[in-house]
Amino acid sequence: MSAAAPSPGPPPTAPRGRPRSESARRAVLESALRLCQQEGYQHLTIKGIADAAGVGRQTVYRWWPAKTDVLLEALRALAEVEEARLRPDTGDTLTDVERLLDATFTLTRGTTGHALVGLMADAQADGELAEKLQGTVIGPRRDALRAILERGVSRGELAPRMPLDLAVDFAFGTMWYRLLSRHAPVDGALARQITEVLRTMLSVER
Amino acid sequence: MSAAAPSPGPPPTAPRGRPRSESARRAVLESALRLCQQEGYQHLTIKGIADAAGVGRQTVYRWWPAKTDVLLEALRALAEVEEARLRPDTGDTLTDVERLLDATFTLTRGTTGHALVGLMADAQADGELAEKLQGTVIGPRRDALRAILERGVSRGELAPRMPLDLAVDFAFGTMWYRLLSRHAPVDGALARQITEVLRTMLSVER
Amino acid sequence: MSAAAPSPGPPPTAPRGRPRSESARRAVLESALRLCQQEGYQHLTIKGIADAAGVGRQTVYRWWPAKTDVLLEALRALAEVEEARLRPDTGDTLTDVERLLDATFTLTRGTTGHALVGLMADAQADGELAEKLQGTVIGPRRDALRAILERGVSRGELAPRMPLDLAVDFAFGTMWYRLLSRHAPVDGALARQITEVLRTMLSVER
Amino acid sequence: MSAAAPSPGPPPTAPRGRPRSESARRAVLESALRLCQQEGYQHLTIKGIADAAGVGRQTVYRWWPAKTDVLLEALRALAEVEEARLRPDTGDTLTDVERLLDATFTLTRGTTGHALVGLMADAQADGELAEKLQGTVIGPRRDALRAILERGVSRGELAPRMPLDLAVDFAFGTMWYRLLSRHAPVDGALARQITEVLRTMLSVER
DNA sequence: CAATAATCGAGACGGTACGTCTTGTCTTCCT
DNA sequence: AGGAAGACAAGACGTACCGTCTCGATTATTG
Repeated sequence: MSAAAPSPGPPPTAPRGRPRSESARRAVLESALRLCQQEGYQHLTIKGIADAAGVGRQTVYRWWPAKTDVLLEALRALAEVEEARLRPDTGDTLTDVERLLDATFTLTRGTTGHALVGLMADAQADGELAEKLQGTVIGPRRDALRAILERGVSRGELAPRMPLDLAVDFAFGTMWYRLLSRHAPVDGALARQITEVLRTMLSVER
Repeated sequence: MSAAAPSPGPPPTAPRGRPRSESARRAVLESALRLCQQEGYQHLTIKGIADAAGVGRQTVYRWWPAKTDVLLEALRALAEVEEARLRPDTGDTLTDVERLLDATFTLTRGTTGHALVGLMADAQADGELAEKLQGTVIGPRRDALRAILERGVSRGELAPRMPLDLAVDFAFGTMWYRLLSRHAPVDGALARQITEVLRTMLSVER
Repeated sequence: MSAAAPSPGPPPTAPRGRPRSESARRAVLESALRLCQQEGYQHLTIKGIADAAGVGRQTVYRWWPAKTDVLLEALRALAEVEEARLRPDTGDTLTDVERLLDATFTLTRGTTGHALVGLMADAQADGELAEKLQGTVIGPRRDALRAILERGVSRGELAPRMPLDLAVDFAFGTMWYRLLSRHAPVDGALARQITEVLRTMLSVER
Repeated sequence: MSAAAPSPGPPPTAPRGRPRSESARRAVLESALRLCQQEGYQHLTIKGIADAAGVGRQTVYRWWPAKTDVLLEALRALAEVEEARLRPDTGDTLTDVERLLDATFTLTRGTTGHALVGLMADAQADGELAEKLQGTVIGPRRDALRAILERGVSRGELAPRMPLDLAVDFAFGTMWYRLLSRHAPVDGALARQITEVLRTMLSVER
């Protein structure tokens, strides 16, 4: 590449008028996530978000079509921070697996649990939302785990003695099942246990 | 007194007033489940249920405190019908496992998918609802699968080479994950695949 | 008259089944009047009457088409008691006038004020009710006062120096105006004052 | 600063947010009065008013606590228009009386009859409403008539041969009585008749 | 430095579901 | 057959939130 890309796409179109308030944007995202975790997804309300953020209601509607989009952006912002953890590579495949699971579990235990579950529920009857969720939150993590396992197989560390897709389903499925049903915690111990079972199932020695 | 029925159970407490309309009850339950599956849990409305059932709104409120209770009773009613399938006993443990999973998967594919997911989402911020869900829909199936596996162990058909609870989590977790994310179907093939993996994991021969 | 009239009209048609409960009837009428005066006509409710009377709601509907009819019958029952006072004849016309007014004022001050006003208000948009009210409560008193005045004229005690109808309107109009507006009491003093003015207006000497 | 308006009255308190819709306000008041006269006070409903005015139900509740307040404001608005007629001064006292009565009678014959009667009935069991009615609709007219009569006395045109309060009661009482009972019209003829009687009663010559 | 223009907080707008209440009818058992 | 109880369909109540709109005030760029 020779020099600073000649700016492909439309000319910058100098923005006129008052610029968007970054502080309002942040306040909305934070209030949304906090209220969702505190009061529950069902009781999350645009009015509530706006009031908690000290922002006019129209300011929310101006930038996000619906409350689902507010939450999605909030989740995406959180996920960006840990983009790195999505692609661990310690050299040992199963250690990578455990790291990914542990990072994911930690996130859902924290500020995003109710939001994730609520969004998933809404997505049942809203294909567009379903796609957005897959594209930003669910799919990437699923792909990341699958990639780690495939790399393990290609490295000869793992033997594909069961469909890798099913192995991924087992791992994240257990997480979701426990998130929903809460019959057992979603913590580091679970990450270790799942990793152990995968070691047994997929070990090359027999 | 010679005969005069020894009156087992509670005193008859003669019911006064017009008896509850069984047809209204059924119409409400059926309309609720149907609307939930058609329009989505979020768009399910007491007014909508009542109108669809050709019933006054008060008749719904008289018998169910909230729309969650309507759905719960509808699910319970469906589940009762298949009570038998919860306790399969073909002699072969893994066949029993597959049967239970298949029956469960069929139910969720049909009329109960959206309802289950929506209820689960609401239960995140409603402990009482969470308990009811566990007691009537989630818990019993979980216990049933665990009981089958334990029986297999005690019969010597299975070796507990992994925590049985985790095996149960794998099976139902995968179901929930796919119900939510819909990256793959929840069908008989899945039941077979899961059973196969469990056979490998828990087989006595090594 | 020879003997007991041979009973013209339909044969007595021996009433079959349980006879109407007189106690229930009385309880309904009394509760209606009491509740109306206590809580106000607007808050009077069929359910409230039935509950206060310890009576089923249907028992009210069986015998009275609407709450207005309950009140009308209650008023009629009260009025019957003082039927006599409607036709005073002391020999002195203006004394008769004062007696009639005083008796009427006493009644409205007591248990019937709210009921009368409420019924009148309802009758504005209900011609049938208006007729019933005229026939049973309003009209007879109006006619009675007019008859007394006419008798006074025919006896030569009064000179019809103003339309007698207007004199009647003055007397009862003042009562209604004060009942509604309550800017002054509707009592014996008022009866006396009105009578005095009529004496001045209609006296024969000049 | 030389002038800078000494800011009389309260500080301007800059109104924030979208200003109240004057057209909605008018539509509500007009619909309320029209429906009340058409369907009757008892059948007047907030929902009905809102629908007829093409207005959201909340818009009614936002500005008026109850349907009585809607009607009161409607009556006040009508009365304001004829504020002038409350204080006629033709030089001849009894002409003034007739003018005031005629103006008042005309108003009640038109759009306000049912509303006035219904409000009066409700006011029987609602002291607050009673005060409002007195303050805005009933009292001022009463005071106006009394003032005219007193002026006549002080001018020597009338002799107070009966309590002036009672004269006022006769005039407006007759109006109310006929409004309620409808045994005779409330029209210009009545105004004339009443004025004639007052002339006889209160004339200075004897 | 004024004009232009988009955003901001605020809050009213027409709608609609909420959960409660009363209406008038009905359906049961009991007297 | 009447009465007490109470469920039924209907529909108004007053509240909350929806998504849209219209204010005055603020904060940028542009001429």
